[in-house]
Amino acid sequence: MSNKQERVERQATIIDIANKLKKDPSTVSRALSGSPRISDRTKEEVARVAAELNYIPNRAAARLRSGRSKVVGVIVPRLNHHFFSEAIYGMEAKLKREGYNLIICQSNENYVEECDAVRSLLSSQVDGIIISLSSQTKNFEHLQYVLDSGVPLVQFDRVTDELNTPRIVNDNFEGGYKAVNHLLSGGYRKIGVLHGGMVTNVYRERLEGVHQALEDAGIKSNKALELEAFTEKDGYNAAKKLLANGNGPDAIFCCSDHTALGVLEYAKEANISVPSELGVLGYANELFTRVTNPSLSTVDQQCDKLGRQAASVLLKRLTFKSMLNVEEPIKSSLIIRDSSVRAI
Amino acid sequence: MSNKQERVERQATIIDIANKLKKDPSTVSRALSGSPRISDRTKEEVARVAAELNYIPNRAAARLRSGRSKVVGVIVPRLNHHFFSEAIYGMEAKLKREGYNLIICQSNENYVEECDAVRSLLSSQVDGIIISLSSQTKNFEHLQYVLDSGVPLVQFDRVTDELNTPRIVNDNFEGGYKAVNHLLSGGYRKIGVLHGGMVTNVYRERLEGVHQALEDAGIKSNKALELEAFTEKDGYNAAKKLLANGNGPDAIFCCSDHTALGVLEYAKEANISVPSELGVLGYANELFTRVTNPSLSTVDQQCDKLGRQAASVLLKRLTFKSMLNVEEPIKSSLIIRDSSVRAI
DNA sequence: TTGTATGCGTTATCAT
DNA sequence: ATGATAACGCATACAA
Repeated sequence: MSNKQERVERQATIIDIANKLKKDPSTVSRALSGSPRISDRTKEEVARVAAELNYIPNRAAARLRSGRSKVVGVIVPRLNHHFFSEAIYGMEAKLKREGYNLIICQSNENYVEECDAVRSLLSSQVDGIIISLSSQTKNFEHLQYVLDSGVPLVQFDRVTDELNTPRIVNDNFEGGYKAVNHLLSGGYRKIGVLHGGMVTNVYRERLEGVHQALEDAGIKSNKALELEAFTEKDGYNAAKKLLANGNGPDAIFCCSDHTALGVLEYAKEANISVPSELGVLGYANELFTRVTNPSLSTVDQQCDKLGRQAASVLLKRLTFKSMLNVEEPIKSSLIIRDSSVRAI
Repeated sequence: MSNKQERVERQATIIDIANKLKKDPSTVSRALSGSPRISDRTKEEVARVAAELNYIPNRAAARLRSGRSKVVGVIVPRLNHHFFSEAIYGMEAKLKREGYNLIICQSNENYVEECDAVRSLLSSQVDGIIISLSSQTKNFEHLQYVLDSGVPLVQFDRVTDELNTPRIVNDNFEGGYKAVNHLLSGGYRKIGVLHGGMVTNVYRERLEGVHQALEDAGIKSNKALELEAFTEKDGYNAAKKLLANGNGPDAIFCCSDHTALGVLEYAKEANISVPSELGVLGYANELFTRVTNPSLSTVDQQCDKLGRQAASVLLKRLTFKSMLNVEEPIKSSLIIRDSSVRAI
């Protein structure tokens, strides 16, 4: 237990450095920012004294004067979802190298909290904002306001095209397409779909991919086999509904791994053997999919790459004022495990 | 695609509000902060105009003047670990209600990056810092410096007692104790231990709990049954080493769920039946533990509660300057699933 | 109850 | 190549 006297020392400022060197604060400021108008000798001296005094620049002051804070705000629906924490991981890695910090907020899938987060980030004087929309968000004034204020905004994953911003997204259509295509080529014919509704872009696009895959295979999509299901419990119930009468699908594609988990649970309970009687496919490559029994085939979204790319696009805006909005969707890859491959 | 003209409007300031009301900015400032010296009428007017102008306070300016930024910094080893993202979830929930934002940094289990993060947070003028130490951190000057600068610091989970700060931790000793005790009372006798070394407090304490449980049961702990293993791969290899000669333990307690996963994998491969031939116990209640085959018994750490409590203690320091350092460890609870319970 | 004056630490614009 | 000065937006000590 340290009983060291807690001398609360004031943080050193450029003025302290200037006094010590008998120079002007503005000279020190220029030296620290590497201005070409300062002699190398002075720069070295300033650097030396700065290190001596353990000088740490005051970003609040810099922001106030220059308008740049070197802080980026991030808003996600939930922090404790693998997808988002991994995406943020990617962003942080990318932004840190450029000297930026991240302020992270969660909307809890709630429109009002999302608005609060926006205000809060603007209040903190962030240089830019990266957002993935809450599932409740249908009005975008709060985000248009961000743009109107001149703060660069980048959307990722859950996005709207009602805002003129870059959008970093997965190729969800392709993901849905490839998934169902895989089931079909494995001999499954009657494909059930547990989808996430038509509101959120990612779910809508996956479903469209599913339909396209069916169409391309000459199979008419059957609304009776499509149910909305988000959670594990939803998945369980939906599977029950689809499979209970003995005339159900021979495979189920789920728009989330959690839903797929519910399907696996019901199948086990109902003694429906996976994959021989029922193929199951999830979405997102959650950590647990590798260890379910049977292991769950799923679609990997490269979430950290998504995060890196979102950060990268924002950085371009911050440094070059680039206004390019065109970003290729990030490819998803099918991960084939046991739940979707029948023994031959 | 919105083609709306992007008029970049300056953010409204208290001066704008003051001008509109023909009052002084200081009056507006006081009204907004609810000073008792301002009439209710003025407060209402100010609030109305502030809303009209969509006034958002400038925290950079407030910080510069008052020393308070309403931003808290958090440093964790890795963001994409269930334990930490869940803990941060708890912190954010708690701090948001008091008007605080979170700046989140990761040290990547690296001492130098941890030092960088500290500097970066101080540079961002955070009001306080919550940290969980990187596994490489053995020197604490960077954190002592935080304290010396008068910035409140709270440690959680991975902590050192060389710093005079509050420490919010799990009762890891109890966790290890209860886990092994459970194995013993289930009839397992020869307990293998895959631990995390003696450096990090959490692993050391779990191991101490293990030893105490063995001692209380009159069993002499056997160093030959104790190996260090962090990752899934480590777990696999360690299990192989312990079990290959046929004279291994009849149960293995792992200091992490990932390690336990490796053990399960090896057992399956070696046709060792879990739990009948080998009991397995993990630690942390990772999401996947529920769905392994067999499902994995583990120790739940209430990570979000840990996060809330860390935030709560920091808040006390920030608002009341409270210096109480005494916090009860948070109890862990054993979650008994299939991997540690023999059929009767 | 409200107004006036000042300064937080930095940087941009002058000037020298 | 460097110095002097002002200003960013806000909060506070002091006046009135």
